[in-house]
Amino acid sequence: MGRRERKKAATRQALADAALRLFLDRGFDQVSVRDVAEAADVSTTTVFKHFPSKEALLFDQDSDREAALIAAVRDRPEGMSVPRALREHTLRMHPGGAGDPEMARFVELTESTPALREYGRRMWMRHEAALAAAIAEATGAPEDDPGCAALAHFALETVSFARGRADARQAIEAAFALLEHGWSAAG
Amino acid sequence: MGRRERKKAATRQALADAALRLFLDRGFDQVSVRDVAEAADVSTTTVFKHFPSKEALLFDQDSDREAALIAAVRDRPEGMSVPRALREHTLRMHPGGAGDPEMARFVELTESTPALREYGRRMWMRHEAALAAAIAEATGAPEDDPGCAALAHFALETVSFARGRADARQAIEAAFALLEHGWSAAG
DNA sequence: TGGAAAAGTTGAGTCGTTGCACTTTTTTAG
DNA sequence: CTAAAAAAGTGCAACGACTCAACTTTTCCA
Repeated sequence: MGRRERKKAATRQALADAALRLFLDRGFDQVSVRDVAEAADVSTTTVFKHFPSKEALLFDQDSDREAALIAAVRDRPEGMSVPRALREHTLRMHPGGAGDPEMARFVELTESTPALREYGRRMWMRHEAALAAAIAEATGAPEDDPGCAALAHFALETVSFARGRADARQAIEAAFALLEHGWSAAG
Repeated sequence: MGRRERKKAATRQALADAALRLFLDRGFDQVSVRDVAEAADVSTTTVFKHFPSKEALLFDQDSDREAALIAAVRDRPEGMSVPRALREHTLRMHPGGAGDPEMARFVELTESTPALREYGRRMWMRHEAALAAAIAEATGAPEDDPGCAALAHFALETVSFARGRADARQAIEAAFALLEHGWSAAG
């Protein structure tokens, strides 16, 4: 890796670090892109050469989440249904009081700021196509089967549904119960 | 209603009309709020006294859609399940080639502009709580039943799911089949 | 008729974001 | 090895959405 790419990665990291620190400190809306740029000692234009938007400064590493999602479907235990595997994965990912306090503050920040909620949801829903393909592969359905796509969409949407609800765990379980057995079985 | 409120409503209507005309003409991003204000012969700040954002200029009448949604659940034919009633309503609302050409152009505009897609979805999902309450009432469940809320969320989300898909009708039907009978029955 | 309150205007300003121009680095050609 | 061209990084100025504070006009009502 040449010196150029090393420097580029360094400023990118400096921007992401400064942004995270400032956002956690003062709140997303109370920090301007100019503030982040000054904290990293670059101009505001440079920020947008590295990140497509202000929100993107926070959501920098997103590739491993998709891999874990696909793996939850593909490597599920013998005999476990796809919706159940997705339910387990969703509950496992959910910050049920565990995890380091830094991560807890991050989650609290993203959930309390509308712009970040929206952006985070859009990033998350981008995995719909990949998840649908994984489900289709796991069940032998055609690759563009609408039923698999629907399950993928709703399974991902579950975290948005649970957000802001009093009992998030209960909401997730109710949503996946609906997806697994249908309304006619429960209602 | 006094002259004061009448005038207020008049300028509001003039703004919405001018905005619709200009947006359909040139496209959302090619029209500035200033343009809309000048077309309605007011200042730009006055626009934001009437509408909270540029996008809101397009989505002005939204109360009857919620009423129709609730009615579709409450007044469904004897013996028809709630998910099926919602499916019928969704298909009925969908612009499957019918409808006046003005409405078709409106839909085409909102679906081709990212900012409008997002805004429209948020407006639509605001009806979740009301729909969940209607479902709970129709089935005798407790008012804050998570299962009813999940069905409401997913039923509303169906239009976002179908958007951008090759066969929207097929997507809607697959989604509601999943909600009605569950994955275990179909997959 | 005399104001209190609301609507509208104005102008300056903030913030996210983007062209355009400039500098620096890397690559390529002679 | 060096000069020039291609590429990448950087910054200034600007645009558009949106806000705030002060002020003028209009409408309401006592």
